[in-house]
Amino acid sequence: MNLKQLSHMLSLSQTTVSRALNGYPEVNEETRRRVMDAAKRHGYRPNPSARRLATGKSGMIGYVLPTGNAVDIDPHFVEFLSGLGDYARSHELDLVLSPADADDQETTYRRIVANRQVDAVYISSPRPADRRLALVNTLGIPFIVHGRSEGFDFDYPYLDIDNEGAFHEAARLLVQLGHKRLALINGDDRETFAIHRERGVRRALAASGLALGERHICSLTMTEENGYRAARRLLEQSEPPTAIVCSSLIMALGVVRAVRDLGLTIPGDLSLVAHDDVFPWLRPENFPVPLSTTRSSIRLAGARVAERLAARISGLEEGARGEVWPVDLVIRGSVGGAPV
Amino acid sequence: MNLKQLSHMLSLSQTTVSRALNGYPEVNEETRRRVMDAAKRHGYRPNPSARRLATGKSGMIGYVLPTGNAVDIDPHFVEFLSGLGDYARSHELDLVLSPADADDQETTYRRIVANRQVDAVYISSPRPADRRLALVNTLGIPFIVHGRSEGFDFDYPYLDIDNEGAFHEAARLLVQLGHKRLALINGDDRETFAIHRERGVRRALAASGLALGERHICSLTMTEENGYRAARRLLEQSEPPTAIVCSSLIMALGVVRAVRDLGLTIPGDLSLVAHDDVFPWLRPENFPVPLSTTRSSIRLAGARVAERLAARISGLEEGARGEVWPVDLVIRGSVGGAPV
DNA sequence: CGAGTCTTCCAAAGCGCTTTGGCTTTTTCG
DNA sequence: CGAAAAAGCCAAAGCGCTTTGGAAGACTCG
Repeated sequence: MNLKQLSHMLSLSQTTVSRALNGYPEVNEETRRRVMDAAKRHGYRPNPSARRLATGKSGMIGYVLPTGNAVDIDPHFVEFLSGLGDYARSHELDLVLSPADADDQETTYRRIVANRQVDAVYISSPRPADRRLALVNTLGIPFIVHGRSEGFDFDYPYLDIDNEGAFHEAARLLVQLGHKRLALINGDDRETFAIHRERGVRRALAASGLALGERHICSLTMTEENGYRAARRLLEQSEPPTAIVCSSLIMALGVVRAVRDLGLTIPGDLSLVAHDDVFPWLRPENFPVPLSTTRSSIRLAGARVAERLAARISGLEEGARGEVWPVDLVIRGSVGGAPV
Repeated sequence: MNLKQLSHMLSLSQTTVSRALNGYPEVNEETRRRVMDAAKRHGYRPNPSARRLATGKSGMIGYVLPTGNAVDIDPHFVEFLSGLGDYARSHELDLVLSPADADDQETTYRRIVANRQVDAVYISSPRPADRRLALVNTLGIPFIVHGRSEGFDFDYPYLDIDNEGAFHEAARLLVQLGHKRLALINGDDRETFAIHRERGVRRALAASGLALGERHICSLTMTEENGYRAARRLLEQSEPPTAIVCSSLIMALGVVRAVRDLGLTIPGDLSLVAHDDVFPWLRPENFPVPLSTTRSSIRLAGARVAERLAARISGLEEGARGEVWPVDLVIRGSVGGAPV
């Protein structure tokens, strides 16, 4: 059933039927109803390929997926996707993942924009002065950044959580509990979120005249193994930290293992706070000692990004509005006073 | 730069240029070279929307993503995606994720097929007599199942690992080590993989005159928490198992925690084997006691599925060939003789 | 050498939608 | 009441590609 047939059986022109269906004003309400009715009754659905060719709109949002042999997709991606999908579903938006060589994403961005494959894109895990931002900004496709970049002379729309604030709060709590030697096990510090987190910790320490020593900061991709290694390195120093702030629950698993291996206890010898993106399959309250966390649902972020993307596509949202979500600090058993 | 312009500057018809570019035989090699050259020089790329409207081919593969408030996307998905993307990238294939109400995926399948949005789809986590299979089979779109279903009177193309064989081997090993009371912590037993795994364990036990008691089998979604709960339930019985085979590394985390909480040791009191899909961020050799596993890279499976999907699209692969990958049994410290 | 066969190319007809420009009718209002 | 404005509809021109049905010219071969 295509437009031609439908308009034929209604004895109307394709123009009118098309307009009726798409809510244009220059059609009699009575007629519109008739059209709508017939369309529904016959299960007419406009062919997206045709519509797309005619309008240039695809009804899809895009994501350039960095791939490569040594490239791992962040496990957070799944949760973000859950949220995104949740919203997208209710709006019949599809998501196009365009795999790209991690070292040359530009080609892919250019391709999907030139081909008008998607109406908007989102960018995740941005770095300072991230080239992808500059690129999509000049390419002129609607986009939203999940996270933030830095060092641009233009504004851009983003959704981020208050990483600095969260880690500031976490560190401040620990300082208040008497900890003098704090350490930070961070994610890849080429990414902005990690920079912000470090900044938060430093600021909290500075407020009490403390500092984050060079030896008290690690920045690694977020695996259990790296959490373990970092913790070992930190805790086997001559002046080990008495508290650690950690960028991910997965790394925290490794930290806990290291603490055990060294015969230490939490929170007796070490206080631990980690950031929790809220995975359904790994919950901080189920750690051997319930883990204090800075918590922010990455899933909700996904839904919100989808929502804003849709708004930008339809022109409801304009400009470069940045949105920063506060982060909860959830205190559980893994923090305590500094050992004497 | 479109076909019209290109053919104009070459003083050729659109027909000829199109044919030259698409490798049709009825064009002079000399001409073809000229065309190819000009196309490359001017960076001509056929507009996919137009091509799509004309041919009905989209150059994309599809996946219907079950979503919903209470629906979690399997964390394995990311790794599978890595592999899929890896292959897809080198072939300029994009992946379309169509979010669907988890309880009504049929509508979405029908939509993407009717709209010819994708050239092929893959289906994951199939159940016995999975309706999605019957559906795509009748809809006539090329597809591949990652995993297997059961109970159909038609064959279908799939890629699966030898779950039964893997768990058979694991259980057999434990039996050989003298274990009489085995337990299985399985994934959702509505899915075929879980059924196969259970079958494997039962077969190994039966071979030695043993059985898998009703009380020695749990089947739950694969979270750390569920692993913990299952392990507690199993180990606090009057006749607790001396060995556990577990369907996922994430659940195994919970098992290990439960064992600790109960003051037991691995492998002294309990031997443990888990299935490892090979996550970069959680490795069995890094468990407190290195974990024995049945191992199969889900990432490689993703790449292979993409490869076969591409082959089916281009007509290189036909028929309903099933492909079953063997699974490695990797023995590490977490297994030992049965306690006396 | 002329009929038949290849080779090589082309004009034009789709694919199914949106949108422009215009043409009737009807309504409005001084 | 008549001119101007508004409402409602339509034919046809795209969007940019593929593909059908020829046609012209070059080759083959009895």
